[in-house]
Amino acid sequence: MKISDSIENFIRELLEAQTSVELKRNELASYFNCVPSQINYVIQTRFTTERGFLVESRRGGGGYVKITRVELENNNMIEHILGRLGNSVDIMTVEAILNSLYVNNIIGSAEVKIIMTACSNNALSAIPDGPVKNRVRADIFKSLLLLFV
Amino acid sequence: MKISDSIENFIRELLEAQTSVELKRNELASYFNCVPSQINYVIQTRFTTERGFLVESRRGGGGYVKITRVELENNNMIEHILGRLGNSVDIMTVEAILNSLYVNNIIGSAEVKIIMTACSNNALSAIPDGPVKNRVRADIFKSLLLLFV
DNA sequence: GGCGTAAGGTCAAAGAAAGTCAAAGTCAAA
DNA sequence: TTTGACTTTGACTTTCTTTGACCTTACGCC
Repeated sequence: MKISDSIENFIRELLEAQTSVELKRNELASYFNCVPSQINYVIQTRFTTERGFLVESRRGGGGYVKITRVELENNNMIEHILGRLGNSVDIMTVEAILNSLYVNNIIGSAEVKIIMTACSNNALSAIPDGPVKNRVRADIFKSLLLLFV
Repeated sequence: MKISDSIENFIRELLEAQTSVELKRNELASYFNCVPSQINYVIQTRFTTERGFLVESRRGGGGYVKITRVELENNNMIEHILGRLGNSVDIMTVEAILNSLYVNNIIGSAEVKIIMTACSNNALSAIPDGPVKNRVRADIFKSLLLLFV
């Protein structure tokens, strides 16, 4: 019921061992019993620049999809993230970014929790559905990240 | 007994064993033979931050509603504040409350800074002036205070 | 070069869940 | 008997996922 999440995890695990992976879109799709375009969906929603990934690909015979985890020097990792962030962000992206800050020991679990909470849909529930919500989320997120630079 | 009360009890019982539960809104609704939105009603009226609960959810395929319980200890100053706070608060009140929590050694200066930042007019500048801004501020403030109980 | 085939890419529709809002119902207290 | 707080309901909305038809690009061979 959440194939996309499984695919995401699968790729993330591959990326733990190496800094970049080369995938065959069709093979991966048939491994997960889904249509190939679902792989694109996962890549577009989960392996974005904002979250610190770089994607390259090639069509035709011998084609591939290559996903690279962008390595940053720890010192200005937050600055890099702030630079990549647009003025709108969804909660899943916030979560993914916080997770990567956490595994890199840039911020602790208490801080992750605080920032997640401040950015959560629940905390922002009084804002009517629409683009404003993700703008406010981005503002809060960026303001808080700035405290950790 | 009212259906809403039964649903509340059901969830409370689940939360006795664990500190958080993940529900399927539609499943729960059909289990109680009610419309799905009644689940929202129960959550909005019974599992509030004032009462020590945090709620997260996700829509779409594989969606869920997750409720987390925070232990409220009696005589806790934060609990008292949560009980007093309305659903709207201005930044000066936030500041005053944080100050009194700080001088009473309930939270540290780093936390004060984080909470102030998350509640600041700057972080909320995308919300047009009006009642919504102070409601959002209150929601964020209460959610964050809950983390320090 | 032109063609066949083997990739991957795009986009929009359909499906799956949860959220919102306001009308209608209940019921006790004034 | 009216009022008002609380509850129930359901039509409509928003968000996220899955699927499939069609498009583009790259090889390799003739």
